Amino acid sequence: MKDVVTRFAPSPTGYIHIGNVRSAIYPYLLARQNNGKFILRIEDTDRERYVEGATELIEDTLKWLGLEWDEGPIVGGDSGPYFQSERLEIYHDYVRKLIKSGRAYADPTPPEKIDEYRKICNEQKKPFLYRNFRPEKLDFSFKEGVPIRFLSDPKDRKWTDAVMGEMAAGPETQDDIILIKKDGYPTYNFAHIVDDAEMGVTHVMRGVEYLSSTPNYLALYEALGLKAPILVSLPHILAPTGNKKLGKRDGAKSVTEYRDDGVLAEAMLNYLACLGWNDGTEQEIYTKDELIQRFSLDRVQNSGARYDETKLLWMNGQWIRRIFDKNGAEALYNKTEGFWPETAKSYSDEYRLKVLSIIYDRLKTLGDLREMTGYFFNDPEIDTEMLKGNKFLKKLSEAELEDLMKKSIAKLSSVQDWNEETLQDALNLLLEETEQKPAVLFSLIRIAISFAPFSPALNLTLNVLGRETSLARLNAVARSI
RNA sequence: GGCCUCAUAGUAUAAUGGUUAGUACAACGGGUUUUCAUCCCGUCAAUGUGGGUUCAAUUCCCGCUGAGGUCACCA
Repeated sequence: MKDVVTRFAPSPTGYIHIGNVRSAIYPYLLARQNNGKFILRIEDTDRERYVEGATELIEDTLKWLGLEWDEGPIVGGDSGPYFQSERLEIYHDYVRKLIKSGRAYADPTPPEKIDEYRKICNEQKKPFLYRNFRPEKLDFSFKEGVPIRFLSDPKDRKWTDAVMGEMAAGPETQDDIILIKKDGYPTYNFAHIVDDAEMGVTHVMRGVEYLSSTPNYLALYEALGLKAPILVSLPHILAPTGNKKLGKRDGAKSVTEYRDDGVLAEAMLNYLACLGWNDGTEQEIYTKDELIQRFSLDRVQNSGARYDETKLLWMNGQWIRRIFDKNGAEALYNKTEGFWPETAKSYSDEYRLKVLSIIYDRLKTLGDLREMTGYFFNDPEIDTEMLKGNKFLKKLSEAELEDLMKKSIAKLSSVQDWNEETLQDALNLLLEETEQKPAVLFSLIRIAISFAPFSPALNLTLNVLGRETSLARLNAVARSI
């Protein structure tokens, strides 16, 4: 495919959440796959819903996911401006053309009157079409303060949707929609058509909710003498419960909130891209480059897909391990800043890297570091209940417990060259000498040095903690039981 | 209410006329010298419903049911 131009065109009314970020991902993938252009356009024509700072939030989200845009805010481009509020002249020019050709008219009918018409139709259980109520004498002029309506040309329309397939709609689906609002700003219905044409957009991807308005858009393209772009309807992402699309009202978290919780951009992109799309193979983990290579519109699912955070978290764990194993411990470590417990601050990068290296395969998110690594950075509070109540240790008498502690301390103290192997050897020897089961002996030492519900393999934990700290903790515990 | 869309296990999906309906997440069970995880093995689990077409239907057609969307001077 040549000269693919796609766009993501959000309105700055808040953050980007899981439910709507896919309409940025797919256009991005398609553009990259075809060496095309990906445009970011801000649709800020509703001045009442405008939220300060929302544009930055959107940019932030896109950057984090690695969806760099070729034209748009910050980077600029040849077909700017990229804020609709700065393109008013363009819309007015287009609407003047329509007025000139008798396809748009100024409509002074007050909203209250329109509501009345609508009410009548509703009572008669008939669909409301404004064109059945439009003024007898049409005013073909462009004035400030008066909404401009499209003079519709209702008829049977057919089109192809790249995801939904062959579509058809009758005249009842088309109406005299508002093009320019009273305040001089265009409606979405009009503005996006003008902009997509002006910016050379070849694929318009958006949620399925726009499917019903497509006949109106087709009529507009026709009246404007424009060739309609390829239309792509993206099915909704459903909330975890119920059957509604995922939205902020369902508590849909912002994409960046996941970043702050320690979800990797790689995992987020991977999960979202594969929610409602697959390449027909059984592959689950895709890099961004693989997604760019494999993505295809005809394999986008045409029914809604439920958002499943559990699977996202699973995928994040996969990515954490993949980055560590393939790119190295440092590659993963570089992503962990800000996720360590407060107490980790005074420790060196080397030490934290060692901790990460033995605990990374237990992480679902980087945020887990905070909960899971505390005992590496400061001495845990001694909790004799936890020790004595342990399911393996509660069978032992106090005397046996004390004896085991003593022997453990003695054995570990005798380790000359403190490392993973020597520690494992010592532990194995201790096992033989005490004739204890690993479940008992290891639980004792493990709990005594960590007082945590779980920790990495014992020899690894002891090794990272170091000789001094390990023995000090064991001695402290021995004294208090 | 009109119009439109959708329908495979709990979830995400594979299989577009012929398979014991595959895979992954979840759940459950087991294994890897403690724990929690990783990893490995296994178990459970699906074509909404009724008609057609066909030798054969998850797949094609129609009805039904269910779910969703839309009918704004919001996008």
